[in-house]
Amino acid sequence: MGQRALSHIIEKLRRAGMRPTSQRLALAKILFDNGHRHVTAETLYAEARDSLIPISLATVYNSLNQFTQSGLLREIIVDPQRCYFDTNTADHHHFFCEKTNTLEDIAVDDVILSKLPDAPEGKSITRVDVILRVS
Amino acid sequence: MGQRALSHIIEKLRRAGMRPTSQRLALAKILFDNGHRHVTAETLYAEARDSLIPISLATVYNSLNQFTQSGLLREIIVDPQRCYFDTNTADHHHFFCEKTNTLEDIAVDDVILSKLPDAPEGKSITRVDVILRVS
DNA sequence: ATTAATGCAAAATCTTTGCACTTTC
DNA sequence: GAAAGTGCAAAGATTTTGCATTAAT
Repeated sequence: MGQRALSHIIEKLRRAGMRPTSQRLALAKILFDNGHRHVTAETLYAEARDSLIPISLATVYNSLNQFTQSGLLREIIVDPQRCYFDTNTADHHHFFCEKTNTLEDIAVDDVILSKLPDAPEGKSITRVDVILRVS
Repeated sequence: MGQRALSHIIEKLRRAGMRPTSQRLALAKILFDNGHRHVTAETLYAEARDSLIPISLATVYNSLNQFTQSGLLREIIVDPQRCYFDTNTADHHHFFCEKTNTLEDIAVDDVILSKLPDAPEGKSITRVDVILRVS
């Protein structure tokens, strides 16, 4: 964790087909340089502004969508009010606290789905989400 | 299924602490009188208007929220774009097709969760959602 | 030089709210 | 006639888009 070489992040963006602009670098540093994170557009925007990074909310949205499209982030749908993004793109599940609007990862091994139905005729399962709502 | 006595629906609303107004009656008839349904505010509004029921979108939203609060409906969060409501309030799970934006119920017995983590300290699990995304 | 990215403001969605009017009890 | 519900339009919130400017290759 912590201060990795900037070149690492630049490579990560390049591999994903994105130019390493200063805004994207700054967001990537916040997102990927300190362990796994759950963010919304607004929390990431606030965090960037707090770090005196000059960026617009539109660019935060654009970047979150681009990161998600290229597999660097995963969108978590738990709240009808806003989108959450998870830097942990491996297969895993979530607690969602409805009081604090907070996500918490659940390791894939901590949930065993010993029976699942077949996908409807002609379709296939693209993702299995287990959400444990807590309060 | 089918044409139940109107008094049945009136009773249902009264038990839930709602006055049986003509708009609520009409929505309740659409929702509860023909087997289980998945609706959004817009689909329910369109269906009501198609049946020549005079109603506003605001009242559809109000009614969906009231029905949900009193346990007649269950909110399903699978799509960041809109809220879905399920007339099946029993414990069960869902397929969600990302192509057609369609929900399909999964009987509770068709999913076996043989291991679940404990809720975080001081919290308790209020609901377990399993969503199988398909396409 | 080309091409892509940024930022702003405006627009698009979905949902809620304020308030006058109407209906239910 | 009190209390609750309705409808409309306006407001909120989140997210996307159009377009001129700026930065990256």
